[in-house]
Amino acid sequence: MPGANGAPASKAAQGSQATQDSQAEQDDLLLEQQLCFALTVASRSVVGAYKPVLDRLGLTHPQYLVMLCLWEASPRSVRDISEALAQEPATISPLLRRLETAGFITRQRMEGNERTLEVRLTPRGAALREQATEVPGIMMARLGLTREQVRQLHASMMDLIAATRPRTDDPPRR
Amino acid sequence: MPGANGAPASKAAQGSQATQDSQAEQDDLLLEQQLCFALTVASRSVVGAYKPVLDRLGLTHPQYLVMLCLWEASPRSVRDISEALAQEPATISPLLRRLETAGFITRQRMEGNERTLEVRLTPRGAALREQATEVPGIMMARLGLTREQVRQLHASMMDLIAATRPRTDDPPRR
DNA sequence: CGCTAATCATTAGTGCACTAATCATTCGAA
DNA sequence: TTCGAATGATTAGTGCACTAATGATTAGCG
Repeated sequence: MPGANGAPASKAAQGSQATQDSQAEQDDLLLEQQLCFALTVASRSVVGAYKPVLDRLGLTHPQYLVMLCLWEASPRSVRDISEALAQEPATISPLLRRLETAGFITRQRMEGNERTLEVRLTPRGAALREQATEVPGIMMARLGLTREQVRQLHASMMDLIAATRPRTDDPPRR
Repeated sequence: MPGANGAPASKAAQGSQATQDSQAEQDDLLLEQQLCFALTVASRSVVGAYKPVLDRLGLTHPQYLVMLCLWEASPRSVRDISEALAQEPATISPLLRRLETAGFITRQRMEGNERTLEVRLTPRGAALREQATEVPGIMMARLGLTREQVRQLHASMMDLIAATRPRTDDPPRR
């Protein structure tokens, strides 16, 4: 457990009225209470916990997410996948190349529109879904979470994601 | 509104209703309800929201975390920092090299123990803290979160991190 | 003592994730 | 119909994060 050390070293709150708030602001830079820090550590930790499980499928975690994506709909474009995963096409592109090398997908240009790439499950990629059905249950058990707790945390994360979206008074793109 | 839910571990409604659970398991592979997915997106989104703010300080987000670390205690070893940030020394090493190039820290071997590196704030690095004090407030406002919501979410993340730690019946390393 | 084992940091190599630039194709308006 | 703009994917370049291997130094035991 990192950071059981730092002594907060309370500073004298300035003579103003809101002693409580001043104190809180005083500590705003303490590493141990940064939400962004807890969030990144949680993300890395949870993804790390998936690793031994996904290793058995021959997938990394980002690759697993792409496969989830394709198990829901099979011929999909790069842009489609990138939007579903909230990532740049430039991130997805090399990832798909590795999944093709692994034999889980094929990549070919769409006939009638040569700009678009059709990403399609191979039989082997489709079959992998059978093994993958176990994953969520294994992970819930490994993390000691109930389905309800997962639902709650998921909702919190979605709220947080929504909070990071640009304000609605911005240029209405599209 | 964004964090109005982050309720702590609510009780597990252990439903013995097979129909309910079967349906739930049926949907376990839906991308849109994966906690790990929401978590990684939330992490990337929040870190991304910091970018314009940290750009003004000349820091990336991981570099910001290192600086938070050093503002709490100035001569620290690489291992010390890596444990505080829950990251590998191999990740911290090149990061520190960039912070040195930027002029925020110095790196020199400890006298009396040449294995250990002393990472120390430069005056410029120490002075940067003044500008950084604004960051948490700006980010809370930008995300539309109250101090209490931040505290709740932080607690949820810490619980999740704790859940990923190996069982206590494992070999007592160290 | 002296040599082995442990500790600390770095480098090498892989994979993600982003921005910016590039290339090909297709759309659309003059 | 033709040419410029838009679209779709990839490549280049930077930075993070991990594991494994390496090198350097110290600790500690026989």
